[in-house]
Amino acid sequence: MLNIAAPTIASSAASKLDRAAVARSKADADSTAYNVAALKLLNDTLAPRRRVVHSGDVVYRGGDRFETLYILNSGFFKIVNQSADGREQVVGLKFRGDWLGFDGIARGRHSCNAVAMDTGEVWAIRYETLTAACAAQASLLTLLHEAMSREIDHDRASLMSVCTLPADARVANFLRYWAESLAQRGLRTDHFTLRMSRAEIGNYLGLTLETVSRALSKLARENVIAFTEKGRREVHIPDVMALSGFVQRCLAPAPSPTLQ
Amino acid sequence: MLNIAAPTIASSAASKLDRAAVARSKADADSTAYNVAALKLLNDTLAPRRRVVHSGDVVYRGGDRFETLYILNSGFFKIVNQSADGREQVVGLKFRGDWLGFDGIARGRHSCNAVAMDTGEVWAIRYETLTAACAAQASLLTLLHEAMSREIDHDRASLMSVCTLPADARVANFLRYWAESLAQRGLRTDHFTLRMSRAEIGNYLGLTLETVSRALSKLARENVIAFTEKGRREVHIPDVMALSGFVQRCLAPAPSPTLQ
DNA sequence: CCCGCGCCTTGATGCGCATCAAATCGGCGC
DNA sequence: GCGCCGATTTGATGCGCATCAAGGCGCGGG
Repeated sequence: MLNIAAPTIASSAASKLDRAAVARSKADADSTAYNVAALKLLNDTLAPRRRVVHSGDVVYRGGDRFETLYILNSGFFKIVNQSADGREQVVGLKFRGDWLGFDGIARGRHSCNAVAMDTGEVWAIRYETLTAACAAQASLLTLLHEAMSREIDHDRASLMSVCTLPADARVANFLRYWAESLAQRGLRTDHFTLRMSRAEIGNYLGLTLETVSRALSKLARENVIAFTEKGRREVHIPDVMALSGFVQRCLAPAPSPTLQ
Repeated sequence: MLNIAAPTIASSAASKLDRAAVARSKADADSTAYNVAALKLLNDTLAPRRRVVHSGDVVYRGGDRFETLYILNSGFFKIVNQSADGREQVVGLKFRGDWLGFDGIARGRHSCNAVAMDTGEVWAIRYETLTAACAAQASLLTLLHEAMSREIDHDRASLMSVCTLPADARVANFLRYWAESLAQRGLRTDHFTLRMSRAEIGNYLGLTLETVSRALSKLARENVIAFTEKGRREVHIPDVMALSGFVQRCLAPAPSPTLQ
């Protein structure tokens, strides 16, 4: 179902078109912040090896020896966990400025696949190099730890969402998370394109694609979101707060019609 | 439902009984390994402040300012997330040698509660002190990163369990995880006591207490586990592998009676 | 010893979401 | 433009687990 396309481990021949795409998405976000400062610092102090990726490329996969961490400079990734018995699940999404590969540190091997969902650029930093640099430069260490901590925080939030929210609310919360991620990177949140199929979203949220589709339809019916004429992956979100409101409404089934 | 008891932030007057309990659980595990070496290293290099805790004590809670990390030298903790709208969930369990508090690094505030489930001892290490020490001693840095990485790994595994396993399998998998955690610390896994109520287990697994109870009954009926005469929290597990087998059976509903 | 009170078990019922099944839409190659 | 194909939507049905309800068990206090 989730297509883990064959990787192009050899650095892809970056075409002019690639470079244009990469440059464009960089320009989009450079103005505002989030962890752009972090990117600059890493770029300046470590001179990471750059690699252009395309949708479907796998930067690392479960079982691979862990040697390097990656920072996503542009594009969009999904992190996919595979169990021995064949179950597989999207356990994380990565946007610009996010790190990839923390899962490998503990066991010396990666425990999941990092799959590009779009053209983009990752910076590779050897873990050894990084730790050596951290000893000399405390700001690097802070950067790294904050990123790992954020990941732990978010993973727990995901778990909580899956365990405590009904299907509709999970989808709404997912859109809120996506919009928030864009906002933190200085991108517009009122109109964006989902880069995942209904099946992938459902997999990430522990739902089936049909349920995701129904939830999106419901959100559109209640005017919390709208689909543009361009396609069903183009989402218009007039008010991000309305998504939170929708989640709350899902949790309080009886709005107590007593007066008011 | 989950009782977040009032904390005793002031260091509790450690009674003789406390000390005995702490010493006992230490002795249990010192022989074999897992991260006992880590504990020793931390103890030697950082001289952490020790604190005895009792069941119900809260070492930190969501919203508290983050300043120190903790290492669990003995006892057992649950990590509880609370959302603004009142939902709350157990998002992690901590055993001897585990760290507590990584969630706070990113935002400078903790995002969940760390609640003791048993008498034990935590070692407090100021984050500043730790990072300073890491600059000088690479082995400390490795220790820290491996612990964070392990946490990320495990959080993702939890998410996957909740999203892809039916109720019975989730409970079996939970027991397997618990037994594995004990094994890694050199404790016996064939017979142990669950330190959580059915409600807490259910909360952690995204199930109700009734469903957990039914799942445990089923496991006992199929002789994968057994309850001792001492109470329904005392579990006997003749064969840990059988738990994995049970999980597999839940996933393959049709054992294909075609021959053999 | 008995009572009250958590905690747990077990049964009955209902609902939310998975599953199964079409039908429509949109994109792409010819 | 036409036809194929994957993605999406929408409807019908069934199952798994939540919910509701009723004891049973163990334990501490009077």
